[in-house]
Amino acid sequence: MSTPAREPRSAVDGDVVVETALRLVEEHDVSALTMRRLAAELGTAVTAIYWHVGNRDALLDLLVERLIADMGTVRVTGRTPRARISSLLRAWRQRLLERPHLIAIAHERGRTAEMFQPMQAGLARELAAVGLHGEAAAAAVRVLQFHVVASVVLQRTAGRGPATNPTDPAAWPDIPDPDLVGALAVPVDHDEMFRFGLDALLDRLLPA
Amino acid sequence: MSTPAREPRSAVDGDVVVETALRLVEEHDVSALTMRRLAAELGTAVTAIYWHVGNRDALLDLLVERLIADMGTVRVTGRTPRARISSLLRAWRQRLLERPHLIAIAHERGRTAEMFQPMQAGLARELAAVGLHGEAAAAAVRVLQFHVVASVVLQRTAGRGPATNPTDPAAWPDIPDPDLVGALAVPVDHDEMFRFGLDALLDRLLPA
DNA sequence: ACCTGAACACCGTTCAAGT
DNA sequence: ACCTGAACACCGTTCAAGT
Repeated sequence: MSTPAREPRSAVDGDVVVETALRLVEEHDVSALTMRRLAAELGTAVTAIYWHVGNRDALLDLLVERLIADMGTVRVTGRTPRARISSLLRAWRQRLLERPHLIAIAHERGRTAEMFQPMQAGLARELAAVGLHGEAAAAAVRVLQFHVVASVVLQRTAGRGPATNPTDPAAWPDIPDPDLVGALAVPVDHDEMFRFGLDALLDRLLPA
Repeated sequence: MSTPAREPRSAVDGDVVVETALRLVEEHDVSALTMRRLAAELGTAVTAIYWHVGNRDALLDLLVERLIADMGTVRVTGRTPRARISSLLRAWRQRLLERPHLIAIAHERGRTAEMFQPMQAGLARELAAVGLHGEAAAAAVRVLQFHVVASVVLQRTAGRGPATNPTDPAAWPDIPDPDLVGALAVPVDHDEMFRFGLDALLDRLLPA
């Protein structure tokens, strides 16, 4: 005889709008999120969406909000501080790579900082363990976050387009080093590039 | 009595279409480049553009082509190889920052590699001077190019949006270091971040 | 060879009208 | 409080028709 705490009265509410929009974006692309397509997916008139979420712009903000809320902490492994920092950043990179379309939206709307708040907190803890505080720690957080974001953004956009177009070696009269030209023709290994840059940065940032 | 080599017979041709499109994109945004607006700017019917350049997608390709053709070499200063490499990369970063919208288009279309061909050539020359060849040189070229592109892409997208939203320090219970939180609240200095990362990478890449 | 206008299938958004 | 349909001002693109 107990009734559910809240009887839904309408067919759709703000939450299912956001969830459906999220699905459209993650499965396809931000361009797949049109008000008409969303309405079709929800089985309502287009204009019903406007009542719940305002407009498309506000809906994108809600998606970002949801993404930020989902960004919990991350498992860290390793015994030395350097290993732990490296593990932390690699895990974050991995997590971001799983939601490329959403993080692109967040990034375009200037919400990266918020999105990274948990990562910054974890990083701050590890940096404190090696004696970095205040401005020095902030600079380190920024440089490392830059590296993670850059890696993800570049890998994401490189995934689209005509296979990154590794330039025709024959059309390179300016570089008189055939081995170099040949090596540049093979596809980029983003994982390795990330690790290389990360190691270089940690060498600089962490006290010996 | 001499006639010009070629008498233009039509009001518009492919070149003025591309030039006008270029202007629209550089002055505003890629979203300002609509076929109808372009036609208005040219004083023709919308459909005339289709005769000259195909469609919007092909037009974007032509813009990228033009950008790539414009990417000549760059003045390099400094006496040590390291100083010269650093100068080269800073100059390229500067050049890219001057045309943010266009490089964004090129990047989204997977044409970054072509765009950077002259930079890669200059870089190869300098790397050869310090004894780097073949695969090692290619890896260095890639890592350094990654750093330049990343810096430009992030700075560009950070320029839009609500001032990058430096997170409210009061909402940071997770970081028990008020100086760090305060330091993270001031806006990012992209120039400094670029130089810091560049120095770290060069330390790793160049032989002592 | 070059350009036009009409038409089609899409967008986001507003608004008066319904329950 | 919640939803609808019609309407408006935009898109890119096609196509038959004009010169």
